[in-house]
Amino acid sequence: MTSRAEITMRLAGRLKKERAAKGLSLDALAKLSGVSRSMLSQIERGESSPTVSSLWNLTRALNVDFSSLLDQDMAPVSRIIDHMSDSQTPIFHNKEAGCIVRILSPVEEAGGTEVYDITFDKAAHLESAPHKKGCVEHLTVLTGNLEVSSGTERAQISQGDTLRYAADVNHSIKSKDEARVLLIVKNA
Amino acid sequence: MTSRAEITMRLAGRLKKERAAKGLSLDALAKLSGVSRSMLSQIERGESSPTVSSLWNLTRALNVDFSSLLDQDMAPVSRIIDHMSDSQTPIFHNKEAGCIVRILSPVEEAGGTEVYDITFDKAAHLESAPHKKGCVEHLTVLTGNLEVSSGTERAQISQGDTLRYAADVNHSIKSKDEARVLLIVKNA
DNA sequence: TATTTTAATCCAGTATAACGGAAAAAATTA
DNA sequence: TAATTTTTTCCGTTATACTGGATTAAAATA
Repeated sequence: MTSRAEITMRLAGRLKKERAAKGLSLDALAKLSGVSRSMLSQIERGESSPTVSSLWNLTRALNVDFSSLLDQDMAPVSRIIDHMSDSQTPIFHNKEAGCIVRILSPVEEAGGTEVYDITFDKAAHLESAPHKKGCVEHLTVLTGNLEVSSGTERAQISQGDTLRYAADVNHSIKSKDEARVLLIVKNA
Repeated sequence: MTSRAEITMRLAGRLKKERAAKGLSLDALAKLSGVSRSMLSQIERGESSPTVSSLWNLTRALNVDFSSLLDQDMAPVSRIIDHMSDSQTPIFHNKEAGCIVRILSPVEEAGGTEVYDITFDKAAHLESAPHKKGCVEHLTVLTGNLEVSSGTERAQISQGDTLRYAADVNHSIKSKDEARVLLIVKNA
C-alpha cells in the first residue's frame, strides 16, 4: 500500500463509519454538507482525496473534528497495561527546593499527561519555568497547607482542596509546614 | 470571512508557524515533503486548499498530526483556572459498592480526563461497565490493598503502587480492608 | 553600497477534485 | 414476484490543486 493510499483508505473507512453511525444516505449528507453525492462516494471508496475545505464542510455537517477522521488511533494493547509497585516508582530528591518527587506516570507519557506525588518539607519552595503553551496543572492537597503561584496570581490551599492553574507561565508551590500533594500536568 | 476562508486561513497560519519553528525554507520543506514550493506558498497565503493527501505528506515531513494543523485550539483563559476547596468538592456515596467518591475534575472535563479520590470500606466492590473505546484508567493506591480487574486480567496492588489498565472493557476494584486511591480516567 | 545568494511568488500547463444528471444497483413496498 | 423508491456509482464537463521554470523580492556578503 502506498503512502497516499494509506491516508485515503483511512479517511474512507472513517467517513463511511461516521455516516452510518448517523444513519445518513450519501444524498442526505450531500445536502447537509454541500459536498456532492459523487464526491462523497469517491471519498468513501478511496478513489479521491478531498481538499481541506471540502473536508471542513464534512466535519461541520457531521459534528466531528479533523482528528477523528484523519489522525491515527491509539488503543491499549493489553488490559493491565502497567503495574508499577511502590519500590519501582522513580523517586527524585529535590534538596534545593526541599521536596521529594515520586513519578507516577510512565516515561511514554512525558510531554503528555504526567502524574506526580510530591512531599514537601517545612519551608519548601518548588519553582518552575513555563512549560509549553497550553500546559495546565491540576493539584490536589493530601495533607498540609500550601501557596501556589501562576504568573502573578496566587492561591492559598489546604487539605482536600484542588487547584487548576496555567503552567505555561512561571509557577511555584510553597509550604510552611510539611505537606503532600498529587500533581497532574496536562500538555506537559 | 467565509466558511472556506476560515479553515484556509487557520491552516495558513499553522503551517507557516510550524515551518518557522523548524527553521525550514519553502524549498527545504518542498524537498522534505514532496509538495511543491509554489503549493506551499499558496497554502501559507491562504490562496489554495490542499488535498488530504498533500497535507498527509506535510504532516509526516513536519512530524505533526492533522489535528495540530487543522483543529481548533483550546487554551486556558486565566492562570488560576479553578480553586475548589475541600467543602466544595462533590462527594458521591456509593453505598451499594461500599465506597465514597470525591470528584476532583471539573464538569467540563467529563468525557475527557476525569480525576477521582475514592475511599473504600471493608469488603467494598466497585464494578464498572466498559467506557468508550480507548479509555484507560490510571490508579494510585494511597492507603490499603486492593484487587483490580480489567477484562479477564487481575492485579493485586498495595500502598504506593500505580496501575494502568484498559477501561473500555468490564473492570472492577475490590477491597478487603479499608483503602484509598487516586483514580485518573483518560478518554472517559 | 553593489553584488551575489537565497527565499518567495508568478506563470502557464497538466492532473485531478468536484459537480449535476443519468444509469445501475439495492432496498422497500404492494 | 413485480413495481416502485432509494441509494450508489458512472459519466462528461468545469474549476482548481499542483507542478517546475522563470522572475521578483529579500537577505547575506564583499
